[in-house]
Amino acid sequence: MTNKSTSSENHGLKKGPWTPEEDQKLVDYIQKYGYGKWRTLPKNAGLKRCGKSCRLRWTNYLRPDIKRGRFSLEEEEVIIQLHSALGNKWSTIAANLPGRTDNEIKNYWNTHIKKKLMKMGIDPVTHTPRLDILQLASILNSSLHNSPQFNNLDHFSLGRVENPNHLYILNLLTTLLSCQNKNLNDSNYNVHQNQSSGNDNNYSNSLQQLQNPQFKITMESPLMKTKLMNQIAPIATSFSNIQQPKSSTINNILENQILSNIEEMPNFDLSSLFSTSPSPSSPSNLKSQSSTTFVNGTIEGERYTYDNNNFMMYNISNGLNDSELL
DNA sequence: AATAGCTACAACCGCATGCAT
DNA sequence: AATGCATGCGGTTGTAGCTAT
Repeated sequence: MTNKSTSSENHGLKKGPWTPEEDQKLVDYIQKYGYGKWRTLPKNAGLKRCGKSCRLRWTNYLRPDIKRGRFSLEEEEVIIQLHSALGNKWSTIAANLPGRTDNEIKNYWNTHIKKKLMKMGIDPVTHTPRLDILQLASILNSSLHNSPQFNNLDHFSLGRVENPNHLYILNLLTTLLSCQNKNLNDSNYNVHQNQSSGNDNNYSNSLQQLQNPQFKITMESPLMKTKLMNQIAPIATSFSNIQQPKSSTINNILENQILSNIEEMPNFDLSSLFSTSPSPSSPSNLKSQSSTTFVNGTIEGERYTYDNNNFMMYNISNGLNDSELL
């Protein structure tokens, strides 16, 4: 093709997986003469490989100090933290993980961590909450706000949602809603609990906050939390329970409102919601918010993670799996 | 049991960088 | 300064093995 030197170099040279015999030749040679001078090494070692292939095989696989086996949780956390600060600087990240190669870390990032972060609602590029989910939050907020059923929280419930795409949206949004309802850590939670003087006032205050377009909800009391969560839980359940008798009127209203809200949003690409590909890179000012510290724990049996800004991010499960992210 | 689809990861490719001449 | 070589880096691809149907 365009690289003439490469094509002539590769003439008669083997490509593809290494055989145990080739590995042995390479190891024997390096143990005897050391590594380096990769261009001449394969010829001297009796290998029909290019130098590049030999170097890669040695550094990524045959090197004696390579660490084998699955990545530990600690290693995973180091990778996430370093990636949030460094980006795709795999070799620099690898330098902080003894025995792990840049290639291995890169593969692990692409096959495991990236998906994990996506499911947690974190943009794996910027390490900030996914923009598409934040947009969805405002859609749900607007939809709920315009729903007559929402005016009476005690009787607010949904039946079956027919459209799988809408189901996915609603599922995401419900999770986010519950996430936002719990966006407090334990210490703040206790402070608020002690300071609260009247639950009913807090209840109405929180309802107002629930309806505000910024979608910022702070829970002031355990009672308030319980009340609201009791309303949200059946919604989540109804989304994943296809046997539940449908309440088409309510669903149609809500689905139509969601769709019309989506259509009114400028520059909103609905298709991006049904893909597992990363959301578009956010502006560089978001990238400057580096060094995320993750703290893991459990609330009500759910695994959670929150960063050093106390933004709590729930694992988006609710029966969702990748195949539903069409 | 067959096979289609998916996942994980080794290996490759092209480009960038650093250094010697 | 220009050139060529050696090596490093990050994105991408190919495929073995696993899982679901």
